[in-house]
Amino acid sequence: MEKYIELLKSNQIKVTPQRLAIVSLMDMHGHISVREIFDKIKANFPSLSLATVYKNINAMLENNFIKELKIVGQDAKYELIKEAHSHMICQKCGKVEDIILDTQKLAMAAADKSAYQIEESTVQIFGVCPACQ
Amino acid sequence: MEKYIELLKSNQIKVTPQRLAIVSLMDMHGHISVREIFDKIKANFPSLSLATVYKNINAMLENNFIKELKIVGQDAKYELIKEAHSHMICQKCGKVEDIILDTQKLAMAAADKSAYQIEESTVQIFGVCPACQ
DNA sequence: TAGCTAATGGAAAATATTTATCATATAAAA
DNA sequence: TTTTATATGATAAATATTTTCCATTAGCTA
Repeated sequence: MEKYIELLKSNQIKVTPQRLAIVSLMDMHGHISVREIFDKIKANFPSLSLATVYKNINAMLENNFIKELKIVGQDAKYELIKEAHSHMICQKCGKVEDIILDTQKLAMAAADKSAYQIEESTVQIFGVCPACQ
Repeated sequence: MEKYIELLKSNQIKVTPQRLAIVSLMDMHGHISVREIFDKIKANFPSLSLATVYKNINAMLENNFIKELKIVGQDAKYELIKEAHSHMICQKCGKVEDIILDTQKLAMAAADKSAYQIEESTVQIFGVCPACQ
């Protein structure tokens, strides 16, 4: 829990139980939608308001320590910013998992072919997870 | 125009002026949102209804000849299904362009690391396009 | 711990998105 | 052509999403 307190403090945003709940849920769960955040936290914390979730998600996006993740067929999800990684998505159960892949060569190839000034890349791999096979 | 007629016919969906407009716009424009489709076509075709656009987008998704594309910070977009490709997205002007990249190695690496049965992958490269630099 | 500032909750309102309804029009097969 | 099944348009309605308001509560600094 201490690390979540530090995370909030280092971003100059007040430490509240609601924010700790959101941040720790994101860290545990990995990728989670506004609706899921609200429902899961509300179970243990009935006074939580959806407005609070939205306000905090927005604040965290602005402070740049979470990022939005869009996946075809799913609601927008949010995750803590951490080491660069790609996502594996199960087409059966919808699960999203992190995977570290080397995307350097891909980015270089894109730079060569395109004349874009490359900033970052997003890789999503769709398939069927071991549990669903 | 003939090729769009063929595309619709080969998918057992009736050829209507509205559908031809949608399909040809998608082909020209590459990636386009429901709202953009509606606004652009409506300019030359004032009787077009938004409901018609939705119904057709849904029918085309079901018939599997268009696909949805989600990009952080943008509305959902749709494109005709064609040769596998990745997307370059300009962070300044929002433009989306196709680019052919070799994603084979990445998919293989993902398969090795994950035990997923890989079906497909989505690669989005974000950067600044030549015109915006 | 007192005081200031910001966060929260609860509700409503504002937006946005998507679907349903149904009378009319039209594509395509006979 | 005529017929039939389907698509369209216009609107309303249903959903979904996000923001606003403001009184109350609670972090946090001094």
